[in-house]
Amino acid sequence: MMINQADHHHHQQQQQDHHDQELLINQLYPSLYSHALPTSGEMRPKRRRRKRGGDGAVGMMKKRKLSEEQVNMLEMNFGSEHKLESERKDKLASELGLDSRQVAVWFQNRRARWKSKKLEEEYSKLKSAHESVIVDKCRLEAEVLKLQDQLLQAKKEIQRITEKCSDGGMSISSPCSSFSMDCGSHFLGDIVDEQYYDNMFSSLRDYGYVNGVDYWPY
Amino acid sequence: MMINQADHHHHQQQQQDHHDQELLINQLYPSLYSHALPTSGEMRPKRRRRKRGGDGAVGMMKKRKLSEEQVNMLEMNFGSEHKLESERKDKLASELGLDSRQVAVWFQNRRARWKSKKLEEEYSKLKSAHESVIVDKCRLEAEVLKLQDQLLQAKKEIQRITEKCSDGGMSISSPCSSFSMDCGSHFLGDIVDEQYYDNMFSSLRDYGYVNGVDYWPY
DNA sequence: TTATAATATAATGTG
DNA sequence: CACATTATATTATT
Repeated sequence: MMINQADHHHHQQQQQDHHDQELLINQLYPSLYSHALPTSGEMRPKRRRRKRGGDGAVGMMKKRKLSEEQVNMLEMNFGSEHKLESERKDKLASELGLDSRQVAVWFQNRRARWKSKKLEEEYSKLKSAHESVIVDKCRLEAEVLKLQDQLLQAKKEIQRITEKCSDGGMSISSPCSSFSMDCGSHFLGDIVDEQYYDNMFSSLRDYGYVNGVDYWPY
Repeated sequence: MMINQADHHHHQQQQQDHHDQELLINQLYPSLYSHALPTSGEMRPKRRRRKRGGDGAVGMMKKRKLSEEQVNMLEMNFGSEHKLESERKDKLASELGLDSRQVAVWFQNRRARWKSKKLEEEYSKLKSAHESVIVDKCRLEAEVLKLQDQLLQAKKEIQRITEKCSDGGMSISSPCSSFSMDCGSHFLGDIVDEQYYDNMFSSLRDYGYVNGVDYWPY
């Protein structure tokens, strides 16, 4: 039964061994994992697996697990407040028949769990948002290209018309004051700078952005 | 020492009680948390409280923590392969003086840790990518507005010029075939559909996208 | 010094 | 084994 480092010849039995250890410990220190099942939900009709020996024989399974009612109560309290003032802690502990240390630990673990669950949620939200924005970006890029082309055509048109009716009356009236006539280079000189222009059409890059390095986050 | 539901009068001592329990358990099952402290870092100079009994007396520190060397070895193995074939497991266990179950458990926990660490990393990558794309989107929206305005001005210009030199020569040559003259409504009819046009300028919405619900992920 | 929040990690339990 | 849960230990904070 001893699990020593010289003693590795029982791989199929290790779980068993631990179970036995626990049973023994519980016999010697029956209050170690007390819980005492004050509530009803313990003698479940749904008998959990009783891999041999079972609960009745040695007396008292270890009961690491909290009862459903205990958990419900804890969840209620966690729902209303994630922090646990020691007053509330003691109250809960005696109501549930738990060690107040267990209550504290439960809350600590619950906060940790909450944090990682939240992270997962945020991740999937963010992912949807990201994908959606990427779609928008692609559309906008297409839109920009299209508008640029239309503008180019318009300018050519203007040039053509202007040349065609080449009278001296090139006097353009007021609303066109800020309209530039250089069709060749960037039309977007005033809002957009050079560097931006280089990076603007890059949606395709972003698609594989998250699938980069990983595999050994150490 | 009894921690029962009838017994809540020792909140200040519970930690101590647990400590004692561990010491006793180690006496009874000295190999349970063996480890044999092969490395240096175990005898912390910072002795924790030893209100009686203390650690030295019984022999064997409680220390269920794995030694640094054991962890290093495990990490090495984890690095080369996250899964653990039982052959490797046994080999590792005997090399490290650990129960082979402990090795298995370590790998299971390590995989879980790895998974959540990876999630965190992916999240922050995705977040940066998202923010960056949002910036792009804003720029593109501005760009689209600007181009639309320029195009509008160009069309007005064309109209003006056309009216000004109102000869019969409205013959527009080839390159302008697809150029539509309707300045009022959407310029973007062919690539973009109505619904898209409604949703296109929505960058500001996306900023608060991830900070929505949370607070009770139940 | 004490208590506790946050975190890491070990161990257990279940499917 | 994955995954969730319970527990222990350490560190930082107050």
